[in-house]
Amino acid sequence: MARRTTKAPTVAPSDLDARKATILQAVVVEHIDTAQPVGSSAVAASADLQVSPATVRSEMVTLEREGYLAQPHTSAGRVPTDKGYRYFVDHLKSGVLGAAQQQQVREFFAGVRGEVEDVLEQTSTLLSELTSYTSVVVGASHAHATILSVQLVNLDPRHHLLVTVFSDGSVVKHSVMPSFEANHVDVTEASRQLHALLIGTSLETRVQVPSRHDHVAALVRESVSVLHAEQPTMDGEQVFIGGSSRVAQVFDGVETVRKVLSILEQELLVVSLVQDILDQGLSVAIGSEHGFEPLLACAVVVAPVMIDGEPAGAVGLLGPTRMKYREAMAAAEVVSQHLTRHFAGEDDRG
Amino acid sequence: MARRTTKAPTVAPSDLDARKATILQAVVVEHIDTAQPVGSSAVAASADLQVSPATVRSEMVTLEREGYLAQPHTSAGRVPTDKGYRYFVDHLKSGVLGAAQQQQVREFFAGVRGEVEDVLEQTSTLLSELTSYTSVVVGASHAHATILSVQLVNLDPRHHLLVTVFSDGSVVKHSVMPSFEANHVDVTEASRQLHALLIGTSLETRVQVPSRHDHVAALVRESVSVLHAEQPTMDGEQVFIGGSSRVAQVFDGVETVRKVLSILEQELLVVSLVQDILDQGLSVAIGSEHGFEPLLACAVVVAPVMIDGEPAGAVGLLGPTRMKYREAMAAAEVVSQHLTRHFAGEDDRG
DNA sequence: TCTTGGCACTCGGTAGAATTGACTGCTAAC
DNA sequence: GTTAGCAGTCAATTCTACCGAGTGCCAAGA
Repeated sequence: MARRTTKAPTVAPSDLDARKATILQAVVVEHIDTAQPVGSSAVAASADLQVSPATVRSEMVTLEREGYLAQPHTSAGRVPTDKGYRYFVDHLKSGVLGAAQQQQVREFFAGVRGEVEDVLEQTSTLLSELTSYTSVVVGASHAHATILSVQLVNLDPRHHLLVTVFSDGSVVKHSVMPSFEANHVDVTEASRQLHALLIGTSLETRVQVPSRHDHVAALVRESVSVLHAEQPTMDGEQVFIGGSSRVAQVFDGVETVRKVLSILEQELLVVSLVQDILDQGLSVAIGSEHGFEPLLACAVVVAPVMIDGEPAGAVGLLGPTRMKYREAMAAAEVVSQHLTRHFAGEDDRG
Repeated sequence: MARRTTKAPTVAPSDLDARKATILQAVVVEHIDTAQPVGSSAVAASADLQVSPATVRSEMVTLEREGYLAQPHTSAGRVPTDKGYRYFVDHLKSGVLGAAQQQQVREFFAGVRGEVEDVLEQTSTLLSELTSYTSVVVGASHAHATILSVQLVNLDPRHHLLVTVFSDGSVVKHSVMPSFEANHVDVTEASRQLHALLIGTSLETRVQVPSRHDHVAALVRESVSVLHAEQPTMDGEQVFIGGSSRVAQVFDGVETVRKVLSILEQELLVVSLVQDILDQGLSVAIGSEHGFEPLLACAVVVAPVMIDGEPAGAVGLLGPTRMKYREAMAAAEVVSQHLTRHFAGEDDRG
């Protein structure tokens, strides 16, 4: 089957002949395992190719020239570059999760219940326990969901709460603080009009607001504007980060740890990071690939979560570039599928 | 005024004579500044007491015997113990915030708006920027708040959403998933009954639920039970943690960083930590004082936030035991006052 | 009785030298 | 194209000596 490769004299650009590929793979595997630069003899011993270290060396020179490997210093072994990891990941046959972990995931999803937010939050913990990396779970924005209920509640004469329930089960509140005092009757009437106006629409639908100058109309206008204002900030997204303490174990160098934590604090950044990767159609972004300078030392594994065939969030794992890709990808994959099924099941049955 | 102390031959237990106090203070100040053990000559030079290093040494021996100081090893200087820091903090005249920081706080509270949650979240960021420590902001539970509105929304025949609005402006949702299919009419009627039943009550109020066997009554029962179930888990509390990346700067030792982050991940733990400290009537807990083994290396500064004279949350700062107590306490103090005023203002005026 | 200078001692930290050993690149032979 | 052999490189380790900050103790002085 694979014998073919030896017959092809010229290989496609950015593709390696069988032996180079084997060597590269051996370096990556070894380095992921030991975190040390790996030398020619280690490769010659580990890989099943029957060649001497000297041969491996000369191949490694080529691999280094082509950018797959790098040398920390002259008398050290080789370390994979981002490009090397990329090749490794692209040619990775998808692995499966260990039996114990499979079991853990099954039990989790069998037992989990509660609000969507709680499920997502617990899922992020699960993912990070599964892999010992930091996990990211991004919930869908409700931009497309339709409004099931909207209600204006009087807190005090100048402070009202607009409570909106969406078809995806999310509930959001917005303060409405008009410049005039509104009495109970006005608020109730505004609430009724908002109901008539907004039920069944989504945040993307433009609605016709009353232009009258009375208090009720003003309340309605302000409510609608405050509700629709939310969209551009992408604020509807929810992010849950699990196992951020893993950052301290998995990266070395205080400064790296600080940078990564600092990024994780900015949840909007994390969302856009995950979104970017998905938009590029990738499932892994390594080092420089995601363009976040502070995350140069990181690799990010993502898997989308679907609801009704629509992308509706994602799960991700963040680790060092020398992370255990196969395990991480398998975990993300499995959890995202379970999550997809979980939400599908919740919609279909009771 | 303070001359008195020299006249008292025997001092109260755990109280130090003036010179020992000065020396202890000098050691604490110096060590907070340099992170190094401080020696007798440094103390003799810095403090304004006109004695030789030898005298300081003999005093330090006493201070060590009494547990205020410790020696990392024989030929090193002294380092304050938790007890030493405690004495220092107890005898600290409260400082004031720097002008620039005062200004920053004022500007923040002048400009901040939005939902309570957003304000608290941003406050936690502010606090951590102010001090370069990790901050904790705990929002009040709405256990005492009364219910302003309650509504059951039909998501699908077996899944309904109970949306409750409290007088403190918080909104919570709970899934109600009965074992039978409920039609729209039933849900609407149940919603109406819940409204009649719960408006004006707080979560502490026991209410009389209908015992009939029809769908509506079942919905009402389940809704009430799911709503009241929330209380014991103390789930109403909200925690916002700001600047967790500071942990990596401020502590040394990966393991310490990991432990601290790991605690911060467990938000319930953080709430109870802050609560414990407040309950003890403290504003600072140092090292072993809070009884959280993983936080042995930490000191926590807290300040309560009041609404209507009732404790309604707290702000806190978490740093190393050698943290800058005066600055941290001043920051927590000022921010908690502003926060108190902010919420008072929001309730009183528009 | 308290304070102080003097002194011997301890011990962590540092700087330098020597050594090790894990690599490499090169070359010449197969 | 492959390989053994060999000289060379360089980080990491170990060892040594040493420095110096800091101590405890003591005996003399106020």
